[in-house]
Amino acid sequence: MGRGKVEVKRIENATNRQVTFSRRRNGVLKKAFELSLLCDAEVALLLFSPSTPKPHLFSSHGMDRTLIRYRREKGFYTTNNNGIRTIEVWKDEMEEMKRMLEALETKHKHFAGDDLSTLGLKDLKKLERQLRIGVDRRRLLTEHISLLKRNLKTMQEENTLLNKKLNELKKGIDEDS
Amino acid sequence: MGRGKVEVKRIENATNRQVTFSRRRNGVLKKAFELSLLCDAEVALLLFSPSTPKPHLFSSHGMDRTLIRYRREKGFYTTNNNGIRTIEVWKDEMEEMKRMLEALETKHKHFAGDDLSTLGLKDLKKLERQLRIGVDRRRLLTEHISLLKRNLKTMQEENTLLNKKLNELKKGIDEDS
DNA sequence: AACTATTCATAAAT
DNA sequence: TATTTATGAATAGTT
Repeated sequence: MGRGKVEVKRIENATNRQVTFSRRRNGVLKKAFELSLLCDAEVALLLFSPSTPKPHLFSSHGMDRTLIRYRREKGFYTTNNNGIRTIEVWKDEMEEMKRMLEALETKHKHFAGDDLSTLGLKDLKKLERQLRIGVDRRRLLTEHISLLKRNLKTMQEENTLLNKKLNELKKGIDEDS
Repeated sequence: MGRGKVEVKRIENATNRQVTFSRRRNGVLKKAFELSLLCDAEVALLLFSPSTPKPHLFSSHGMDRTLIRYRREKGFYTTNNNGIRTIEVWKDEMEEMKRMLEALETKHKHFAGDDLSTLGLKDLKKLERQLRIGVDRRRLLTEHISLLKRNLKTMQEENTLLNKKLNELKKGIDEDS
């Protein structure tokens, strides 16, 4: 749309970025509204510009109502009783990834012009190496997160305990007076 | 867009409505994604089809994070009567993190189990894609770690505050007796 | 699920 | 910032 095809990546020029945000924001809000009306769907859309704190919103059935519904439904679809994600959630996530990939792939094609079938053994080995590095880095990050998670959990427990004590003490004081 | 102008009102035919929902849903999700990427915006989109309870979602910075930001901006800062964030909000954030972790762990397992030498071209293409996803994931994880660190700091401060209050109250009680 | 005629959204120009 | 216009995108109806 517009003069020439547009590459889907961050617009570096701040002015253009702001202008595009303003235009596309209206576009997405309109699309969200039309979808809700045409298809009788419950829709909530929240947009935060990077430059202003105030969000631009659309909601077909009331923002709070829809967010509450999300919270409620989420529990049923994200995890089963073992705390494991269901395929459905994966599918959604893959959809999102796919959109991201499409942007990446377009960029890649434009940039390199080659595809995997033209790659030789050397390239494949390089790819394999990158792959292993990727896996390795992820493992490190995962471990880091686990550590942080444990810390948070401990602190949460402590916090809960402190809150409890606080409330008991307050109660005691109220009863005294 | 399409054959003839379309009136923006509820589609009465249930089949058409479903088809249109499916098509436009993808359209809006894509637009939301592009806006977030092009303009560096924080975007959350929730779509409930009238026929299924499961929402279709897009979020650029994590759904819960954005919803929490929305609540904060809106002034419904989730606090208890001491002006301190409640455990509930923390739990939400933990939930999201947990899900991310599970995703990573599952993916990691898949990677580890595969043997590169037995893979064909298609598999390699798939791997290349996953590699790219991995790169993106790492960025998200890094951001998450920053968030977690901030969370930890906040919680430490809360803890200090709670301890202080607790001590003051205790002191008061001791002086009474 | 694919195709195609149209309308729509919008990037660049003004 | 608003308007115009050329062009790519989205999609309604069709197969």
